[in-house]
Order: sequence, then structure tokens, then C-alpha cells
Amino acid sequence: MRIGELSERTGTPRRLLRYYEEQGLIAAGRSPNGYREYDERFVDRVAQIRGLLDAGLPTRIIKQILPCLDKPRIIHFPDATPEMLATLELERDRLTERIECLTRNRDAMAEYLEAVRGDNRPDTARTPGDRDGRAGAV
Amino acid sequence: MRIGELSERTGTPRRLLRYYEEQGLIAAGRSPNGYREYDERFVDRVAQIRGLLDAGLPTRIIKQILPCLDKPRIIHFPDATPEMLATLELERDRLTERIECLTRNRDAMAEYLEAVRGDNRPDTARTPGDRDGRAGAV
DNA sequence: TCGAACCCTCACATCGATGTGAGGGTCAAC
DNA sequence: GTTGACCCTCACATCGATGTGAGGGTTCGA
Repeated sequence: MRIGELSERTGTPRRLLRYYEEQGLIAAGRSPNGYREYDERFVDRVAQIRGLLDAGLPTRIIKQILPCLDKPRIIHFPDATPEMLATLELERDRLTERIECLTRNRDAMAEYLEAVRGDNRPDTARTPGDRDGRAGAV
Repeated sequence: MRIGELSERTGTPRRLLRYYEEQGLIAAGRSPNGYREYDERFVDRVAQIRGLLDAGLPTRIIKQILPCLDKPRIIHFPDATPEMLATLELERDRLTERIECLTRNRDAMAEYLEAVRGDNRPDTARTPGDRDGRAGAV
């Protein structure tokens, strides 16, 4: 498929598909006329890139760890340089931290919403399972 | 405390503390000489702002939902305008999605790392609990 | 053979979060 | 009273991810 179709199927502007290629995240083939040529695998790949980008990883890092993540069913050990493993470990921990942080905030929001909806006494109220009274998250 | 101390205690550049104020996320008092004046509460507040920022929310949104999250022990229902609740609900769902996405990616990394470390046969291998053979995440 | 709908490569613009520095006050300690 | 460590307000720079458009090929159907 060409860039237009991939763009539509992934909901990603053409501009960005070219950008990801420029950053070394994807390597599209070219047909004789110079058009980029993609196969099915790119649909998932682009989705994954966007996921990681959205997770806050910069393209620089994504480029490093993507080879470890995108093998469809086989893990190629030769791919794993020590640097890559270190990066991967570090990013895994970063992600874990971030996930915890997000979860705390999400729960604080959910808690607030529940409190507002569930118990609408006139002015103020405590949240349901409010041990120390702090719904706030970090 | 003044901006320097808050900066140090939150690990946040002065510049950003001023920026957050400019964006309406925090409202510092002023001492007679014009210096910003902060109390203890700002330490948590700034941490929370950074957490949300890091979660990918823009200051615009943070400004909206922060009032729902930062009450130390009391939830003030009057704060909850319908728009705010809608935003909050939307962002909560967004966060949930994002958390799932991050978790998938984190698990894919962890899985890969485990596979690389646990079982180092010469060339290729399958990941441990590899049902469909896809370690990839989106 | 013409036009619409693709594609290409630059290359500059924008946006939000930050960095950096100039120009200038405040204040405590020496 | 001067120095050093604070603080202030601009205001321009940077950075990564994106938007946008100019200038120009390719393909295909009317």
C-alpha cells in the first residue's frame, strides 16, 4: 500500500509517516516511481510507534527499543546489544513509574467523580474510602 | 518559602514555577518586595502538576481539573461545573487508555528482557508465555 | 489529452514545554 | 557601602512533534 492508505488506516498524517521514516523508526520500500511502499506489518508498527510516542518516549529512544519489540513472533537475540538492554531496562522502569503516577491521578479523578455523583450533600463531603482525606495524586 | 527553595524541593527549575503560575496552575502570594511567597502546600501541588504534565496532559487541561484534585481533605462540590465534570470524565478515560497502552508496552519490554536473560540459546527463541507469538504492544 | 488524485522533496511555521540571559531590584553579611 | 546570593520582568532561543504549502512528478479515467 502507499502512504495515503497507511495514513488512513493508522489515522496518522502523511507528514508524520515521513517524519518517522526520517527518524529511522520505519523503513519503507520504494516502487520504481519513487513512491513509498508499505506492507501490512506497518499498520501495527505505526500504531506501536504512536503508542510509545504518546507514552512520552522520544523518537530517539523508540528507535533503540523498537527492534526488541516488533519481531512478530521471534526474538532475535543478536539484536540485543548491552546498551540496548540497558536502555530497555531503564525505560521499562520509567514506564512503570509513569504508569503508577498516571494510575494515582486517574484514581483521584475517578474518586472525585464518584463522590460528586454518588453523594450530593449540599456543600462538602469526604470521598468514600478516604483514609487520610487526601484524594490528591502525584 | 521563596521560589528558590520551592525549586529545590520540587526539583523544578524556577523558570517553570513562574511558567506554571503564568498558566494559572498555581497562584503564589507576594511579599512586599515583590518576591513570590509559597507555603508547604505548593510542594505537593507542583509535584502533582509535573505528574499530570508528564502524563501528557497540557497545562490548559490541568488548570481545569486541578481544582477537583487538590483539595487537601475536602471536596467542594460548588467547584464542579458541568464542563469540568465532562472534562474530568473524558480525561479519566483517556488516562485509562493511556495506562493500558503503557502497560502493554512495558510488559512487552519486560517480557523481552526476561526472555533474553532467562533463556540464552544461541540464536532465536520464543518468549515464555507466548500464546500467539506476539510480544509487540500498541 | 486533460484533470483529479495521488505521490515526491524541501523548507519554513507553529505549538507547548523549557533554556538562557540581559537589565535591574532586595537584602544580609562582611 | 559593597559584595554575593537572592529575587524580579521581559524576551528571545531551543527542542521535538506537528502543520502547511510551494513546486513538481505519476497515474488513471473521462
